[in-house]
Amino acid sequence: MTVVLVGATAAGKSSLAVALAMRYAAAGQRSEVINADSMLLYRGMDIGTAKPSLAERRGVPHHLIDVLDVTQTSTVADFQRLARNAISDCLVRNVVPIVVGGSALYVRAIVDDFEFPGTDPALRAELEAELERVGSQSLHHRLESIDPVAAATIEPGNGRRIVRALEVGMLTGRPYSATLPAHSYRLPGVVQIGLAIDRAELDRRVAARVRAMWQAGFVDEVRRLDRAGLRRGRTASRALGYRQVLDFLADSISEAEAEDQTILATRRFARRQDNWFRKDPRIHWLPWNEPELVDSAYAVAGLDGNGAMERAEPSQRRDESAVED
RNA sequence: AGGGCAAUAGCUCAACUGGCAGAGCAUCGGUCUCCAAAACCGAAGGUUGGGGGUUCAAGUCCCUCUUGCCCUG
Repeated sequence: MTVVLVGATAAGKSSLAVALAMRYAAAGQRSEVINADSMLLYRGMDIGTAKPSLAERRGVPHHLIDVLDVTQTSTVADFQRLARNAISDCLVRNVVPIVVGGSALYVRAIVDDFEFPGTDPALRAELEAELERVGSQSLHHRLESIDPVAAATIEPGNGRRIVRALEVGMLTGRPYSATLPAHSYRLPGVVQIGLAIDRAELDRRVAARVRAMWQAGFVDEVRRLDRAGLRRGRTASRALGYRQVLDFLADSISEAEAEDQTILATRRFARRQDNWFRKDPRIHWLPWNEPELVDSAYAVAGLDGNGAMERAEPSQRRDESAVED
């Protein structure tokens, strides 16, 4: 049995995960949390990522948090390996893994049949330099001649994906498959639970959260990380809020602008997450503010008091749960 | 009170001497197999502050009112 908690940022996944783990504990079943959130991997990125504190974790072991330095580049493939190992490790110890994530690609990379073709840093660097030099249109033409199928699905403006497609083609000699795999679990007993939250409420929560981050000393945190090389970090420097505060520290925008832009960027991100999760028909949606949320999640997760599998309740239609409030 | 300047999309602003009202951001929708809190694509959005006038034609010129800013008292 593997439980996966998904949903937009600020919907309350982290606290539900801990509450669910406590609920398992009360039933005599051990469980541990596995992070599937790209930015929680980084040490020192605490306030801006709303990383659950040790107190908030309430003794429940959390995996894949604070495993990277901000200067290190995180990739889905690396994460996939780490996360799958962590899950197998839990299962071997008879511990229920509770995967909690807002990075949809990361979640799918661990629960579905994803195989990432390899990468070659030198080749990648070369292609990126070329992208810089000749532009994405020109690289896209090249992709058309090598791999017309991939070129047809990747837009000419998306330099990043074009570079990757060329890299895979040159490295493996095989066409780059630019389509996502089917929605089918590679492990038995996976249950995905989504926290449904309507946009108006989500927007309010995002704004409140960002303001609270500023109150909590977020700018100082970024200043500290800047000295530790955050600006050089390929992945970490792009994180919501961190990027904006780095701009402020470089004097290109004001602090107030950094705060406002962080709120806006987080909203847009939440919508993209929504978009991505909504398409996965396997997710059982629960309203974020349901009074007995933990019990519902526990029931959906399918483990009753005797440790027997229960049939999960039919997922609520998203729109229905969204209009409540 | 007098003089000057401004008013155009939700916001910030474009539109050469009168000639089809546009862009960035926000909003909405979409794409996604190694940077994914990334990268990218599309759509909608307007009685140009109100009213009148000149003109084949007015965001643009004239009159007037309203609102805001600046200067002088």
